[in-house]
Amino acid sequence: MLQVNYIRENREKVLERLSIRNFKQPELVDEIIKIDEERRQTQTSLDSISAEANAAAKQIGDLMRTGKKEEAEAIKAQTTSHKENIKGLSEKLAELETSQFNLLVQLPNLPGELVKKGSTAEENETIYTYGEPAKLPGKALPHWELAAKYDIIDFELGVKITGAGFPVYKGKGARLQRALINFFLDHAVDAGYKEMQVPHLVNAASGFGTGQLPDKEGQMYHSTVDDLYLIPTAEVPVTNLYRDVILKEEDLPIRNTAYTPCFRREAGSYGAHVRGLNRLHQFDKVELVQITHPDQSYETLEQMSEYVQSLLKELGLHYRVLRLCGGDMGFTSAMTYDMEVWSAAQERWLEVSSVSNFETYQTNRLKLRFKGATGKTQLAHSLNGSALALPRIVASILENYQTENGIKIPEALVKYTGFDRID
RNA sequence: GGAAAGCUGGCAGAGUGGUCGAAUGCGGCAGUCUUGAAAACUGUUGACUGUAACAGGUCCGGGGGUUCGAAUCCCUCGCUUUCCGCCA
Repeated sequence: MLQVNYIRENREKVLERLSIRNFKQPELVDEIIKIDEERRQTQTSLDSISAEANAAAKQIGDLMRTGKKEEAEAIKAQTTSHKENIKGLSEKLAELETSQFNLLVQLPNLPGELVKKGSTAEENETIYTYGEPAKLPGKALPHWELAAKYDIIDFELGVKITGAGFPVYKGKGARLQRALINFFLDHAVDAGYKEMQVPHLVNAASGFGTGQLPDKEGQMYHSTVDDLYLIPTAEVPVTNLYRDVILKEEDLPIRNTAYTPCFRREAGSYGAHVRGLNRLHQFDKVELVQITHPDQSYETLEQMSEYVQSLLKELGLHYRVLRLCGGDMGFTSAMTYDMEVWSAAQERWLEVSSVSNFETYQTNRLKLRFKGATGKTQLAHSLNGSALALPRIVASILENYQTENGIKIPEALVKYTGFDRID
């Protein structure tokens, strides 16, 4: 959520930045400023009447204590109008605050300086490409056929016990999952992240803190009996660890990592691009979350991007890095890098990681602040990235490492899987 | 699932209608002392809003009510803890 004061004092800049995203409702900005004007006037009136009422109440108290009952009663008679005024103004203020809030949550984050204007994925900038497409045998298979051939991932069985998008991993397939999780966690810890294990269900306040609520309510599974949401990513619980927290400046940066399953309803998805492991309702992911000083966040974003790339290199995958254009970025992000791995068998790029700087968009909602040397509290910056999401990495490994006689396991993974070939 | 107690500042904890944004202790910060540290002592130390700066306003789990006045009384919701039951 953007800060009202910032919007009020930087109207032109806000509009200019929103246009980078091709944001469709720039008029919201002026509506917010207008309501804010009225809100502040109402607040001022309410404050001064409250001050009068407080003074009168105090006076009555003093008079009562000194036994001057008649005088107290006289003042009491005069103060009845305060009550109504205060009630009226409070209600008006509450209404204004609600409407302002409802408008504010509709504004996405402002893109950072490096972000290019654009509206679709085609306008993303490819800023780096690594490796070469894998050379595959003549009849290369997509991963869903490989999964069936070697009986390592069973989509039908998942349909039987739950539904589409909930695969069952079997034998070496299951072992590969576990190996990847350990591989990713070990590397994250080696890179200085602290491993956390967090709840997989969160309350509404947490959903709001990281921006899933109210915008993406329909994307989360919701246990209505208990009013808890299944996490769509570890970002939600891990970032919310710091909700309503004022850190010390020397505590920054905070670098956490967590493995969790992720649950996404993916309402409205369909077609060839969601086949097999490409899009699931439940999948595993190791996530990185950092809380940094505002001066450090873009440098940190680069470091996180480098780190994710180091994993892909170690797995020997041909990938590219995109800097998303304004229109393709997530609602809450100020700048995002996507890492995509080339799938030779599907002949398309698969997004395997997304690393974003949210600047103060999340921390403003979370009230995640730090106290600097000056003693002044200010909002920290939050960042996160997948390192990595399993399904498409599994798909990439299966497809790009397939041979005539089985699937080769990337060298770096063998000590985790305990086998070097799936056949 | 049943019963009870509780929710106050970074933490512990006092406070049952006005002098309470809130005692006291711990912690934090600054200083005195010390070669340095510890101890001791002194001072200081909540957040939000607002102002050029003062002032002012709001916040004692959330919401509502009673009252001139609510941390304190009433209603309601939420949460936590303890005991019993069940159970990995």
